[in-house]
Amino acid sequence: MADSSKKPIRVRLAPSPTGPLHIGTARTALFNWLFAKNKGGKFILRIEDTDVERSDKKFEVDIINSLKWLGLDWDEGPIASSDDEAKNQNKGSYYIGDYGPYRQSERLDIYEKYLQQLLDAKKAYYCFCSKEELEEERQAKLSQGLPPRYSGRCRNLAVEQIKEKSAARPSVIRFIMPEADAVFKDLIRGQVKFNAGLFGDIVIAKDLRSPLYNFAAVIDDETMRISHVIRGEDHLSNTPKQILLQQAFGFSQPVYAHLPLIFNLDRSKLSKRFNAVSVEDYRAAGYIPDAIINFLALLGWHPEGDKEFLERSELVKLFSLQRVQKAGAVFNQEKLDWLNSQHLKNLDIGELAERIAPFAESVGWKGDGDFLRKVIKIERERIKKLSDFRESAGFFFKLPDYGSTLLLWPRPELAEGIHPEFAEGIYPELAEGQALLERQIAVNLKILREVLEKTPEQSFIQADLAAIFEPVIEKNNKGTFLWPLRAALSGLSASPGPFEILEVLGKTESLRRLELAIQKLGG
RNA sequence: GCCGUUAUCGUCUAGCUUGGUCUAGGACACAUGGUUCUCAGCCAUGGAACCCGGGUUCAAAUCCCGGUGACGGCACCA
Repeated sequence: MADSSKKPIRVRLAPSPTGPLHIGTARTALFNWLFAKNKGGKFILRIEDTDVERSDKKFEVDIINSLKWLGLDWDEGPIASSDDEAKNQNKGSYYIGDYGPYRQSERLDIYEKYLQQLLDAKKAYYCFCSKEELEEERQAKLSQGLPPRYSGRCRNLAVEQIKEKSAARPSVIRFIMPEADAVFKDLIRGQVKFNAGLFGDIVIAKDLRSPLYNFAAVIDDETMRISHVIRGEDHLSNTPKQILLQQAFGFSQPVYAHLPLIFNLDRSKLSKRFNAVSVEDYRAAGYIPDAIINFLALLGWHPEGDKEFLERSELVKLFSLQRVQKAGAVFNQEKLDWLNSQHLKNLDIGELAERIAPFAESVGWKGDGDFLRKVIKIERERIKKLSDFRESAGFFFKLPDYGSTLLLWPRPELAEGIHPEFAEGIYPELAEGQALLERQIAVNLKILREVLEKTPEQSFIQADLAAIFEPVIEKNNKGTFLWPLRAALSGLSASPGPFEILEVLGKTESLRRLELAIQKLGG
């Protein structure tokens, strides 16, 4: 076993483009990326598209875009991770890095060479068993309580038999699995040992130009000089197969680190049933990259100390595989929400505005960046996700329809425990009380309107406004002024404070909304 | 079924290597109170866990043995 500790650090993410970038794959990407950045190594993106049936270019595009969006940039890969890098791309080479190509579908010549080598060395052979035969054998083994492995029946076919059979039906290539223990050191789990005899002769390729996962991964990790294989725990039992393959070629062994898996609330494998699973879904739901990165890092890893709100640079500095947890982790969306709200507060207003713009457009905002920034300044404290902006800040762009009872304080339904709409018919005296209240509130709103009319536009600043209104607002009855004012301005029962809204809306729009409220109360 | 991994508050986790400093710490969520016209935020306070059974030891979340549960793999997917 070669000492891989002295090799330059090179890690890889090897997604297969059979779906959009999964949040679990993003977590694996992050841990590889953090490890590389922390150690000054290289992070490589390799597209594992050997399964032509299931692979689709559009998923490769989605994976690449999602990784870019998360800011997990790679040093080598099928295309550059940033425009800057793209400029440095060597002429004549369509990929970035010295060990390409980085799509398995473009490396078929390489696999063929190694496959032939294995065949020539009699370490692999053609197998002609049909799927039906294999399935039958599998079931038989299973019912006897034996591991469902292949019998090795085609292992010793003579050359003539091979020729005869290959004319008749399709074949696959199997690797002769040595009856040996495969032992490896896992950085997270310590020493792990498997008895490879239990696996049987695995299929490593459908034919010379159709390699399968375990084979292609071994060839690529070697030829791309991968020093550390950091991947999900679901690959733990693939590792011995890959190690035995490496040994058959005389390759050196990379260092392994198998990450704990991510689960749903019921501890089943993370699925769409309970959570959004693609990074794109989280982007659309209004999460920002820094929050997702922070959250994912904490899923299975923890720094020394109690600090959990961590920026990217801190993560890079603090990260170590030694502190990765062994057990699987449940995906806790509430914590993600909290971290997202924290990172939202941390963003500078310009970047926040850029990110919120698409969400604001859907509720009627158009074009005016100054106005959007003002709205964001007072809304950023109260939103957890960018998408929350639609609900909580929509009223700035378009006043919602509301009934006149919204303007009343004390709140009728709170005071009597009865919804005002019911009160009218059932309890006439309550309805009478409410009419009285409406008149009072209308008077208060008119007083406020008067003050507002006299206030110059340039005094529409939160602190000034509070001072301007102070004399007219009854000390012991603030609610009968502030609630109707705020409700009139927002059309909502819950919103930021009235002075904050006044500042953003400005004189003209504020007066318009106040006027409307007074009308609603019959004034 | 077989092989492997794993087990601390509801959830994410610290502590376990080198037993005592752990009446088990932090965070999210939850509850209560404060700030307040409302909501959010912020602040304070609170409830809440060492999978089970043995053993070693003066002393075990930490070491040993045996169970059990959960998860992953056992593809001509990756």
